[in-house]
Amino acid sequence: MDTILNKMNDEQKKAILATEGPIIVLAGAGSGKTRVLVHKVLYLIQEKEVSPHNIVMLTFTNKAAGEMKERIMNALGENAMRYSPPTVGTFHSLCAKILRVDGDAIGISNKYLIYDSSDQQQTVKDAMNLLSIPIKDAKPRSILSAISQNKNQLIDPVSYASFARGRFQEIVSRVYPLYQQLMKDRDALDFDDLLLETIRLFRTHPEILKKYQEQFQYILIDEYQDTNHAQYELSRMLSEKHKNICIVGDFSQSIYSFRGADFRNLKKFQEDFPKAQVFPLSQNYRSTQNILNAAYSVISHNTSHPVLNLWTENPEGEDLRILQAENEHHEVDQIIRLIHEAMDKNPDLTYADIAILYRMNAQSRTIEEVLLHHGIPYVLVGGLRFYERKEIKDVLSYLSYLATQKDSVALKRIEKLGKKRLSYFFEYLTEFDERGYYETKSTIDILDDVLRKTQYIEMYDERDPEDAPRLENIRELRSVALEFPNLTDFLQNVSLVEQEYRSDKSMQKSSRPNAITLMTLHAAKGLEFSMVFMIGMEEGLFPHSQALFDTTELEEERRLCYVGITRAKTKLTLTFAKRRLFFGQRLTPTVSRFIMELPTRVVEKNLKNMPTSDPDFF
DNA sequence: GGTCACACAGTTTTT
DNA sequence: CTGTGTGACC
Repeated sequence: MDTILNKMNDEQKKAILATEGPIIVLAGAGSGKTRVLVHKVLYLIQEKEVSPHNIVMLTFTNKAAGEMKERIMNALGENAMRYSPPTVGTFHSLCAKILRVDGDAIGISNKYLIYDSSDQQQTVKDAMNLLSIPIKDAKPRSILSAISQNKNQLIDPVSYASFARGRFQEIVSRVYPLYQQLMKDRDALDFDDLLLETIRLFRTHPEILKKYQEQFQYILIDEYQDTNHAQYELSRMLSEKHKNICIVGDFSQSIYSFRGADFRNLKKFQEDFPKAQVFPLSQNYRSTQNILNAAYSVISHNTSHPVLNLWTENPEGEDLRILQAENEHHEVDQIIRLIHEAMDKNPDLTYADIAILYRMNAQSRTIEEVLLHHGIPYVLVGGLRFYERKEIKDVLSYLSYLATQKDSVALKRIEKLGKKRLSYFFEYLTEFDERGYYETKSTIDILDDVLRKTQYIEMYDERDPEDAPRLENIRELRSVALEFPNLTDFLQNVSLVEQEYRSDKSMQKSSRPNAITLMTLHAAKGLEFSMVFMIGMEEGLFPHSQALFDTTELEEERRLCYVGITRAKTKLTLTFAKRRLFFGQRLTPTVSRFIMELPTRVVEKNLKNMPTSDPDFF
């Protein structure tokens, strides 16, 4: 342990050695946050002799959880066998497990299904139908997002109705209770419910809360700035007894408020625990000083939250580059030119060291076109997720309906797959019930039965280039099914941990293919690349048009910009176009304010090189 | 029950 | 420009 601690800087050591009571770690970008968290757990286990059973670490994504767990187990090395692993997961996965075990106390069947957003939307539509509210009066998506916001704020349908004002809110107040009723009828919980129902369970059954409080003597929470109110409440409840709670976060990297995250939870924590110890991690190991200066210069324009001033022992590095393009194609052309220039100068630089970041997925199309045209390899991160694919949803619908026979969203889907298939499916359903397959057959056998009986596979042709990947996905689903012999186990896990299957696979293969990474700024959080391009730095695109007149949203965009800048290790280029095709329209945007917020020297130096044909541009 | 044409809207996204 | 969703028609 000593040797591990020796590799840490003073800030990190202090943060690791403090184990008792409430602790706040303000971890700047690239400050070794994951290392600190991992070693804190190791320190608790090895030095403080805390049983891993009594430790819980909560992360923002399953991917992060998997990474943490792996690093902890690896570090324990041969001793790992002596310990049962600590609980590491997301708030949602922890709550899902708690409800599976103890949910029946508040009337939640232990076979409950987890609805994803398309299932949720269908349920909202069903509710609107039953209430005879036409879809043109209110978009189901908007209603769903209002419901979700309420749930995040722990506002139930009854209290919402008491203050709902105006046409839209009035509609929501009618749909919300029915939506909840339909969910209950269908034995389904949405992602928000997982948190909400756990809170309800804890509030109504103190003895169950006590059980978990006693188990989780040490609580560590990552990405605290991205917690919503329900998660804040859960962490408060769980830590109430032992008060050994360590939260890690960075105000400047809060970029998920649009789905309920509230960085003020970080402040609230300080108010709840005025005696909390605070450990800032301000030494950065990733970027050049120039990049950090740029990041600081931009984020300093935010006034609603504190900002860490990062420093590094890394060299000052080269200046940032700002590139003006004629249009969106020219933008990518110039990027390619810069990439090849840099690669000529530095033979060690490969495509895998390079990322192109953008604000919206719609922007990826042009980049792909140009890269394809030049024959440059790339990987696109994001897009349709495994679980959202048609063939996967179809097959899972069959299984969901078999499991509870209450999932009418699934049934609707099954009906759409054809009458013949439907009757074959019902034949199997009868057999399934009569012979008690739920108890006797494993997931994979049931899955194969269904595929065979319904002739689902016959919908696709292996030789058709569009169908082949679908068949491949179904095979992939089969391999997941092998891991979870219990059907309910499988269904609950497949929706919760789906992310891991995709990204792990694509990331593991050769740890990273020799290709440029294309992704949104959001998706880039937590990653790093030697050479980073932030494209489309234009008012209305980034910051996004909907954020231009709202200070709160503008500050969030600025944090997103901060996240983007701090992904770069040595080379950072920001680009914008004078003209851009946007939803079929030619726009003449103005340069993003974030460019103007870079250090004066960077702006002046770059602007000097710009053509002056267009003096009004800035 | 399936296909085609037209209207329409259009961030970010994990759980 | 594109993907989605609806309504008409076979």
